[in-house]
Amino acid sequence: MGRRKVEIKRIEKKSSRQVTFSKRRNGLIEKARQLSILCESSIAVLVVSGSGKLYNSSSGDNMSKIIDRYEIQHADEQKVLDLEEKTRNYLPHKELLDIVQRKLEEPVDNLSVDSLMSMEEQLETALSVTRAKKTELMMDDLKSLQETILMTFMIFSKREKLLREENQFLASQMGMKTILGTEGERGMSSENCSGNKLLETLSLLK
Amino acid sequence: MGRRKVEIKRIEKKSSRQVTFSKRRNGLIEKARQLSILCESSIAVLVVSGSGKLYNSSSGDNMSKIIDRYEIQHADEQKVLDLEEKTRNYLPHKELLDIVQRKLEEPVDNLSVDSLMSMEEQLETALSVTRAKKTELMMDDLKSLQETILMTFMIFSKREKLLREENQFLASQMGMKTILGTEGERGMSSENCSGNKLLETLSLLK
DNA sequence: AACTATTTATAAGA
DNA sequence: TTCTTATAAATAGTT
Repeated sequence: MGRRKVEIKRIEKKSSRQVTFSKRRNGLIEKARQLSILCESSIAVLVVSGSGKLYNSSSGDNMSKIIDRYEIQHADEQKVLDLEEKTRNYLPHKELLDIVQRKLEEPVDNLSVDSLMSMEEQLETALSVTRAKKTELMMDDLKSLQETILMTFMIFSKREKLLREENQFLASQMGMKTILGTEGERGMSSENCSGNKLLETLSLLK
Repeated sequence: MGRRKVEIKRIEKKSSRQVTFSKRRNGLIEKARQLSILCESSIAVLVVSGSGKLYNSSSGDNMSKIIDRYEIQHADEQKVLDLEEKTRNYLPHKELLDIVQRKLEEPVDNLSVDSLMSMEEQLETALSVTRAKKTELMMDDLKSLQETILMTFMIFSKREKLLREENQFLASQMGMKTILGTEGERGMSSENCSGNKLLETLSLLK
């Protein structure tokens, strides 16, 4: 319905595509409005442009109500349809867990303090990158992260146990007590614990 | 676009309304499809008839993804609406951070393997509680978790360093090499430096 | 469900 | 971007 017939396929020229997008998007939303009124129905239209911008309209009921209606209807179905996406989301975290697992299986002397420090540094970088971003994350990400925390605790506690055991062994060979072992008096005072300041800073940021 | 112009107002005659609903609904969905293809965009159309029947179509991405996109955009509005639930979700993570903080301030010899195990157990419980929930979580929660990971690494690496130092000290006193010490030739080569991958993964988390 | 007279949407041009 | 207008497309009323 224009000067000439157009084939329904991607418009290559960006400017034309943009103009058409704007015109047809308005047309679509107007059609939705009309249908809603003419036939007493509720209609939601969600349009995500190629560049990711979202346009939406709802008529009849409000958007949330219409979406709720959809989600109720598709509660089960959705699980199946989203499977692919879920898998896609899961992979990076699975990778993370794999890495952690590999670490766990590595001989303990492969993990030097230096490499831990470097890892720490990298995590700090990752954290600041993360902070800068404003995107939100879904529940699956959360789950994976919690798993990561758990794994981290497990790895470290396992490695720490080995170190403590070696300490105890060495100490017993020398007939002395361990300094930092389970018996020691000299704990980490809060003042020489430089991590504290960072921790405070980190919690304040939240 | 028919035999005569129609006013946009509820069609009183039920049979006509039903016919129009069907025709225009199809038209609307076809328009959505075309727009999606012509302009490389993702479009969701949800139609709830007067009698409550649901019709929907999505083009480009699948319905869930488009709805997710909407819900992310409207997270702020939703935050206000869901405040109560959000608070409920947030608390456990704050608690987790608090535990970590308290641990850090503890003298190091108070941190036995047993207490780590118990912490692990607690984390497992927290994880299963979280799994049971189907709600989604926002960025703030993610940040807290990432901070928790970072903090965990820091705490452990610091404590590990102390243990290694003691090991070295003990070993040197005995004129022997450490078993698990830092001297190993098998340091973290760039190929087995999984920290890098970890970093990549974390940045991917956005 | 088809048909078609008409209205409406919109592609291309200004 | 906005307006104009020729033409394609949608659809109201009819069969």
